[in-house]
Formats: sequence, structure tokens, C-alpha cells
Amino acid sequence: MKLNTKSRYAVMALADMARFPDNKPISLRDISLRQSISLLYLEQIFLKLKKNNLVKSIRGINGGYILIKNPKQIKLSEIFSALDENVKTIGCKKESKRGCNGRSSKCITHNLWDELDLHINSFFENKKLDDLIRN
Amino acid sequence: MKLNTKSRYAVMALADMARFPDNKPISLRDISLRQSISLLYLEQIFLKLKKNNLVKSIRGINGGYILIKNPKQIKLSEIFSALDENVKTIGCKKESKRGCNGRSSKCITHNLWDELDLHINSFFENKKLDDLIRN
DNA sequence: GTAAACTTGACTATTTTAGTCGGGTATATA
DNA sequence: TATATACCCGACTAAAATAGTCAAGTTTAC
Repeated sequence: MKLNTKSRYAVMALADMARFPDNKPISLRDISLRQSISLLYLEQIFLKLKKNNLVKSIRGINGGYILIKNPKQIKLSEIFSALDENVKTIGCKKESKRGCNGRSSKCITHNLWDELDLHINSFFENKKLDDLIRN
Repeated sequence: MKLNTKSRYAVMALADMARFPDNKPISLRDISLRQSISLLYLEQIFLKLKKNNLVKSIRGINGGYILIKNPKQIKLSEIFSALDENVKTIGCKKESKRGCNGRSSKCITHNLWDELDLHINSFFENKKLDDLIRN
């Protein structure tokens, strides 16, 4: 069970940005160097973050990205959903409207995964970006 | 973020078994049919469950597997660790003794993943096989 | 003795992951 | 106004993981 690198790097990168409270644009190049994340990969990640209104971009020299919201208000769950991460952590195979695993009814473990899902989502709902940088 | 099928099927299969309180051996063929899981795949899974003392096997005709412990006492965490599922849900890349992502110190998100890990593990520690079949 | 059922290791197609590549466009500053 | 910096975007790909299958057993109840 693993979260993918895109999500992890997104959190890392945004946490990196959150450390600088002034509103200057921060370039991906700087984040790349500080956090040891491939620049090209960061670009991919930030396009999604931008599309989902977590950051805004300033083009050109001295450009970069700026956090749109206050780190105290950015939930980790927002970051994951910006990256199309499965909000559902697990699911039954070939789940149709009512069935699991190709059967016609809910499988024996169906409610379990729903519960786990809630459990994990609530963790990410309650955790803010700002929580990461105060340690 | 997904749990793999081996883990899911293991829980399904054991929950299936737990529904029959008498101590008769239950064949993988029956579980396979009831839960729509490939027989060959179940065999692979049950070898691990056996090695880790969650079930015992009876060979020959009318054979099958028997739960060793009471379903009230079987934690889901035991099942996952029997299948070598990463107990750690997430980790930093190239983590060395003290560093993450190839750096010389803990990364900015390190503690976050540790916390998430605890959060998820406690869910599986507290959930018993028996909880699944009383619904 | 034979069929049901467990045992074991090796193999493999498919999918996902974790990126890279190439070719843009916008803009601050010299 | 030239140019370097930095964002923009879709397509591509090597490697790893996943989700199984296959072959060739052994054991034991009937």
C-alpha cells in the first residue's frame, strides 16, 4: 500500500513553498534543487495544482508559483484530489451499481473498505499544509 | 492509493471461512466459487496464510483449510503482514538511516507519513475478522 | 486406486508508475 | 528589442509491480 510519488512530491513542494510567507513567486527550479525532485516532473505536477486553483503562476524571468490560499487553510485532501488521486483508497473489482467482484450483491468486505476510506480521508481532511512546517 | 488484490482476497476468503463456526475443513474450491476468486490465486494466498499460522491445512479428499484462531481474535493487521504487505504505507525514496529522497536529513513530509502510517495501522489493529461478518 | 485437495516454484501478460522529451509561449530585464 | 528564464502541454517510454496462470507434484479419504 503506497501513495504515489506525484502526491508525495506535491505535498513536499507545497510545504516547501509554505515556508516563505512573503508573496514572491517561487520557481520550480528552486523547489527542485531544495527538495531533490526532477524539474520536469514538478512541471507536470504544478500544471495540475494550477488547474485546481491551489497555486497561480507568474511567467517570465523571476517568475514562479504562488500559493493562492493560506497554508493554514490548505487541506492535504485538496492536494490529492487536485492530482486525481483516487479519493477511494480501495475498491471492489468490477464494481457495478450494487455488486462487487462481478457478483450481483455487495461483497463480504465491501463495508470494510468504505470504512477504511472514511478513516483515511478524515486524516487528510484534518491535516493542513501549515501543520507540516511547524516542527 | 490501493491495497492489492492479494490482501483483499485474503480478507474476503478468511471472512468467508469465519461464517462457518464448526471446525470442518473448508476447501479452496468452495471459497473460490462463493467469492469469485481464482482457485490458483487462492492457493498462492493460502500458502502464505498457512506459513504464518493463520490457518492449518488438511490434505486429501474432504480436506481444506481451518482457521486456527477464533475470528474474534484475528486482527486484520495479522492478515496483511502474513502476505508481506508493506506495513509501512508510504516511505521516502532512497531512505537511508537519517535521510529521505537522497538527502542527508529527514524530508519535510517525513513525520506526516509516519503519522499516516500509525493512523492506518491502528485501524487494522482494531478491526477483527469477526467484525466483518456481523452486519 | 483414484479423485479431491493441498504444495511449490516458475513463468508471463498487462497495467501502472515514474518519470523524460520536445517543442512550445510569456515576460522581466539589460 | 534580444535573450534568458520560467511556465505550458501532450506524447512517449523504460522499468517495476500486479494479478494472475501453469506445470508438476504429494497426500489422503473413500
